[in-house]
Amino acid sequence: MTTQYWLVKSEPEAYAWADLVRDGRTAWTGVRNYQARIHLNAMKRGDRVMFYESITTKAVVGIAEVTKPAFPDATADEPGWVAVELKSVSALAQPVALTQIKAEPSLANIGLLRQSRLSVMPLARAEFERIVKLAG
DNA sequence: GCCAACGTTGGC
DNA sequence: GCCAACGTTGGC
Repeated sequence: MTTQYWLVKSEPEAYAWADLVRDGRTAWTGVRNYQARIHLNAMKRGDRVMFYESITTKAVVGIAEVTKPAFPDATADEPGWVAVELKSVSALAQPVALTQIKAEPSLANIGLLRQSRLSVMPLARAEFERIVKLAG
């Protein structure tokens, strides 16, 4: 199975990239949106995940990896919600700001711009690589 | 702090 | 099943 690419968003006050670096691995819990859940369920071990910090940072700051596919989210009040386990892989050399992403024609279709409220979304391989390149 | 986008809820 | 009201997210 080929590696797939994803982007997850987090408010840094809730859980920042630095927290993932500190923790090494974390259960990505708290997703309560059906479309995001579909994406969580589609994640496989080894998939690459870009970590976007919203609100204050507004930039992609690091790359994580799926270390455990979807399992029940223990923080949910109702059954059916899932989490995955992520581990930090590497920080980007430079954060890639939302403004840079908006300014990049080849990224015009990424979910981050098209569906600004979605917190878990797929990325095309080319989009993933483009953002890595923008990071320098 | 404001507001647009969008998801959810509840009355009908 | 429709739609108005409301809540949340997140950029600005």
